[in-house]
Amino acid sequence: MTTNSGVPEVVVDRLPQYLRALSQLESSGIDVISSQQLGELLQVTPAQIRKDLSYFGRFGKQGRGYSISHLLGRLRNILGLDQTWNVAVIGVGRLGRSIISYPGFQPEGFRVVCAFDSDSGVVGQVAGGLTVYDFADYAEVAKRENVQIAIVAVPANVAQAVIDDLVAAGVKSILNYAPKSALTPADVRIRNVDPVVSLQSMTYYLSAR
Amino acid sequence: MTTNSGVPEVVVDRLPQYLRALSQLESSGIDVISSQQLGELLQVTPAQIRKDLSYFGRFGKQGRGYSISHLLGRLRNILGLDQTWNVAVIGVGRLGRSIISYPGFQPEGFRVVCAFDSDSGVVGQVAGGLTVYDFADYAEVAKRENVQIAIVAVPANVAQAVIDDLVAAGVKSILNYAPKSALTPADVRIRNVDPVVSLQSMTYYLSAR
DNA sequence: AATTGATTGTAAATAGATTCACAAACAGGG
DNA sequence: CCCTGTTTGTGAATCTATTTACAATCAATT
Ligand SMILES: NC(=O)c1ccc[n+]([C@@H]2O[C@H](COP(=O)([O-])OP(=O)(O)OC[C@H]3O[C@@H](n4cnc5c(N)ncnc54)[C@H](O)[C@@H]3O)[C@@H](O)[C@H]2O)c1
Ligand SMILES: NC(=O)c1ccc[n+]([C@@H]2O[C@H](COP(=O)([O-])OP(=O)(O)OC[C@H]3O[C@@H](n4cnc5c(N)ncnc54)[C@H](O)[C@@H]3O)[C@@H](O)[C@H]2O)c1
Repeated sequence: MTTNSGVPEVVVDRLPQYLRALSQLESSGIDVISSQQLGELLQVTPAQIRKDLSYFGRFGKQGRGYSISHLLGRLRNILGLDQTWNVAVIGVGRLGRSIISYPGFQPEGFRVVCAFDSDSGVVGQVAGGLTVYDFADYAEVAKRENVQIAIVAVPANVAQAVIDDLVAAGVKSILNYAPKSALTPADVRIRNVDPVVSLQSMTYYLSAR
Repeated sequence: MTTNSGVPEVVVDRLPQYLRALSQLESSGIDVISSQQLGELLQVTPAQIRKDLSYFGRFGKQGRGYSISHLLGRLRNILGLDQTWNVAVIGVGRLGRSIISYPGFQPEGFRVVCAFDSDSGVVGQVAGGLTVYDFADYAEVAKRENVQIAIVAVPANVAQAVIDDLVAAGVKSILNYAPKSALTPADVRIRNVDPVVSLQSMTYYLSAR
């Protein structure tokens, strides 16, 4: 699947891995790395790293390798991470609250700017410093707050309906925590975070066969 | 990558999706489905579903489709989900606690049977009904409790060390929540749950290009 | 300034995954 | 009991991804 321009989706999905490894290398003081070394670190062949990067340009130097800070900058730019992204959380229950106060998003440029629920007992409350809006007002609030990404943390049985509403409101990227694989139009990107699915594929290999 | 027997890893990774969709169909009272219909529901081609299933046997009937309850049984068996799996959680901080009390594991046959931390302020506490053990005693306790799967919820900077210890103790399946891609031997399966990585690949498509 | 050793970027080859396409099988009429 | 309309299971074809292999390039050294 290339889906968009000429870059295969698998390649785009590997870039954040490279980014993370390079970040760590940078903060440990190293400033040049070869595809060989990076590959060892990530369990990926050096050729794959070079080929992946070659979709976007020529970032290395023959005989030396890649300047980590330079490559980091380029990867951030390619992935659109040289800007801040505004995120909305839908569903302010146990999970929604922990997402709102998860400190891992902010440093990576993702800012939770508003939260929504449909329960009148929750709407109007303050959670993690954010006032909870009525999900019925999503389109209006999201526009005002300039939201580009929605995180869905509602019960599975309403997930599809919520996602339909989000799509109708123009959202193009959704991170879905509900254990439900939801349907979206081809131009809307959805990623599922589901630990049970991950466990279920590992047990295949654990089972005697 | 086939990694083990003749079944490609991508195929195994799709089975839990099929399982989940079929479960929902079953509870909504339907009892037969064609690859065509299931494919529409999951945004997958019917041929792919049929080919995936054909790695494991012949579960359908020409002219009719698949008996949902029968196929569910077969998929559960193939994935090793007709047994209960004992899980250990490593790192009893904010995340570790929510994992321990997450109600989504139990119904799918994953039981969190013990929890570990290295902080003496946490060891001995009770969290979600479980006494927290010292991670130094992992091998012993895990053996006694018959643990087959470990969930890692420790800070990124200690994740590799913790995972090395788990591997040394004989763990073959790890679900890692730390934002760190860790190295493991080829016979140890690791899956990462990382919402930031998912977001970072979506922003690629959001960015003007 | 030539030589060495390392490493990139990529074209071509290989391997792997998906889709096509159709014979075989089955249920439900008539 | 024989059509008719479906839908499976799967070999072959196609498409996609990965790996190989090497010329081009660069820094360091003599
Ligand atoms: N993927 C994961 O790691 C993970 C972890 C925990 C929970 N979950 C899932 O996340 C979801 C939420 O879990 P939770 O424990 O927070 O549940 P919860 O019941 O505590 O919270 C759900 C919230 O969604 C709200 N809600 C319901 N319908 C809504 C609608 N139509 N619009 C807006 N808000 C609505 C409810 O009012 C409630 O506040 C569940 O689907 C659960 O299975 C996933
Ligand atoms: N993937 C996700 O969705 C997600 C969400 C939240 C947090 N996280 C990550 O999960 C990890 C934990 O987050 P948290 O908020 O619970 O942090 P936390 O600080 O609250 O908890 C971490 C716990 O790990 C324990 N620990 C430290 N070193 C240990 C060791 N060597 N052995 C055993 N236990 C040890 C600490 O004592 C602490 O109790 C972090 O890496 C965080 O980035 C991931």
